[in-house]
Amino acid sequence: MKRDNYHHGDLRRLLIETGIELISHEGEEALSLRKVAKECGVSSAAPYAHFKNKNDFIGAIQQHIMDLFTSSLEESIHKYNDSNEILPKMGKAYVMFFYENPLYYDFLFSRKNIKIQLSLNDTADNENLPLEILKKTAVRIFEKTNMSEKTIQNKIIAMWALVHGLSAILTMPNVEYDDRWEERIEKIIKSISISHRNTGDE
Amino acid sequence: MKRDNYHHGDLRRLLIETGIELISHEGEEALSLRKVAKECGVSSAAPYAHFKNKNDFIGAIQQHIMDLFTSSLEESIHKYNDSNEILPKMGKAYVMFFYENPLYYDFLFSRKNIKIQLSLNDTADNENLPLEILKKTAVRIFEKTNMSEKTIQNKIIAMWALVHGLSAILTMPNVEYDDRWEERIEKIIKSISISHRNTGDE
DNA sequence: ATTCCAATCTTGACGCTGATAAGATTTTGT
DNA sequence: ACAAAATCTTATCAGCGTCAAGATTGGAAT
Repeated sequence: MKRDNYHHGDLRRLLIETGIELISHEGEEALSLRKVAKECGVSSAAPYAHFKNKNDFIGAIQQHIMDLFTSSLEESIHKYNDSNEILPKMGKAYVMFFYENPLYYDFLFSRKNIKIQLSLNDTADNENLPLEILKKTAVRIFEKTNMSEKTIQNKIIAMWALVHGLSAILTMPNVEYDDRWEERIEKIIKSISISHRNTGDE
Repeated sequence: MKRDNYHHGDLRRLLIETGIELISHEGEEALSLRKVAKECGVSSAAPYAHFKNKNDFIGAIQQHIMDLFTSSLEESIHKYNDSNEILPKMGKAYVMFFYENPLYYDFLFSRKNIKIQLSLNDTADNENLPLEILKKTAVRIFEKTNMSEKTIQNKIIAMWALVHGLSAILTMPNVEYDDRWEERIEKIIKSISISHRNTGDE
């Protein structure tokens, strides 16, 4: 991590990468600006040229990880054409992303930083948020049925809550994971996304 | 917060209470041993007579809040005798506990401390953990049906994931809460706990 | 009652942290 | 080529968790 120039050239990116490295190996607790700076071969105050403060830095990392997460979800859409399979597979992708990198879950959803928000509202600048992808996909599938809009909305929320909750549970320490989970996840998700009864509002 | 004695008499309890006060008002971020100590009118090192370190202190607070949570769940059992209503009401109690005190959710499930664990395993010393209460109640209700043990287990996990996920979602900042949520929560939970199809393993 | 021990609390210190100010160095725009 | 802006360093600050050493106290044993 040496450099010959006074200016680094690409410090911002390097800081973020080093930060993610640290988080995915030792957790958010271990993340300190000074440590990251030293690891990048730069003085303690250098990061402040690229980030307003630590929270801003964390926000940038969250954004980066959130992009990874979003990509993972979108990939699962293109992979499966059968509309009966898309939602369960997507839900599985949701859960698996965090299972494969448990520290990401804690980091992404620890409420220290308010830059990245999952929201139920329709807002214009939310295009690539996980919930929006899930929403769009679900609506596209459900609107072929004769369910009311309210019912569809409830189903989407239920689905989101389910996969999010599964992610939380599976990333808890001491929850041992075995292969049964893989099919279990799909089956549980299908039980919500397929059954057309008992979710209605009318 | 004055005292005339050198010995405080009940410092441990006071520290915990002050810590909870701080967390529920300003969040875990704002919690520092020194601040709590000063608030209690005691020196910075005094807490170390009662707690091994900060993590130990946090663990004690988590235990305390977890007890509140558990009590809230158990209360919902005694309140409703209709077995068709117990699970939805209990799920609602699960979610409402955290809705009414959003900072508790972050604090209870931030993985900094490993003392309090929700676990899927059956262990002897887990009697009063939320999942155990949920499990026992669910098994008691489901065993009247003709569902297989595996199916029942899947339903319990789905239910837990659902209410946990709903708690996570509803405690997110910028998710505005209105009265519709109250019935929505129950309906969504019922859609899992009542429908006997599409969850099976065979 | 006196003695002694263990629990409790204080003082003072250490290294780490986030943050800022002041100044040095380099790049960029004109 | 020169000025302005961006980038980085050094020095410094207060706050943090933690520990060691010592003071104070309450209670148990004698």
